[in-house]
Amino acid sequence: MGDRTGDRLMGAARRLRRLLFEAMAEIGVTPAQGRALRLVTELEPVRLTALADHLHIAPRSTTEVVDALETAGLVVRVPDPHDRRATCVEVTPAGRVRAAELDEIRDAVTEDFLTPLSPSQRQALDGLLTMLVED
Amino acid sequence: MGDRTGDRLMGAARRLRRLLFEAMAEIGVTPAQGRALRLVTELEPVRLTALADHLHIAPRSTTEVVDALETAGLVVRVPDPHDRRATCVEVTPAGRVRAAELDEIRDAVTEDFLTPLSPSQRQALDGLLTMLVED
DNA sequence: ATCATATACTGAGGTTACCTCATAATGAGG
DNA sequence: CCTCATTATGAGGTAACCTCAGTATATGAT
Repeated sequence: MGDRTGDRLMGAARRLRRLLFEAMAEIGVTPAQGRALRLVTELEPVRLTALADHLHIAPRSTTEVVDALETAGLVVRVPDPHDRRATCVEVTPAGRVRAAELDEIRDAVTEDFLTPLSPSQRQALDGLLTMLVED
Repeated sequence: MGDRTGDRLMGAARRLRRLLFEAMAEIGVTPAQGRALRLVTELEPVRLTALADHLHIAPRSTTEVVDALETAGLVVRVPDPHDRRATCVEVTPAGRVRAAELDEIRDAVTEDFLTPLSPSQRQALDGLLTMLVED
């Protein structure tokens, strides 16, 4: 029976992912881009490799996400003053607006997704998940 | 702070997914194929559309997963005797062996993934996730 | 100063796991 | 019998990853 916990976890994540995807699609941002944008707003100026670390993805993949965000005018690449190999990523004003919108969307969708749980249950879930993620 | 629960959920699922992917790759099965194979062993003989419903994916996508499993010799398609439009999927002996191996792998990986949690915490997590998935 | 080695990013190309839309074959109801 | 729904699939596309190879730059050892 406990062997299904993994399935439930992935199933729940999948459903949330879909809800987020649909909600975010309306403002033209994918979930991966949304995560990256939020991290950039928190960490800017941030190097691509640092962003990759925080996103837990390969540096090469980060390049692509940043490409998309830059094309959308939400972030810009600027040369790192301390290391000419590196590029730093910064948020544009438009990016900041989008990030705020995304925060609202994420909150609303998450709230909706978590409605089956009472506040104390949500807190319990959050605690348990934090133990599993441990960042 | 509660707005991060969603991220943690997706992050945890992502990590588990990766662990499963790596462990399953050693016997040449992907997670999606593994889920499908297990369902087929539970439900056989099962129609593609029924499988799609249980997997929560589009029928067309199920065709692809079954293609892969059939190519690998783990399942076979047989015509539905009651409806000549439909095809039923059944497990082969080799598929049954694989399914058992996958169960072991999934158990081991999930066990490893859940080590940060005590038995009662795991049970709590499972209960909370079940409320969110609600099948 | 030089040279090997490591690091930062990106181009090229691949994979998984989905999706929609169109189509051929078949079933079911009026 | 004729229409409408349903089954599976071909064709083609997307998001989000990956590795490997290459170029530019930094860094540490000699």
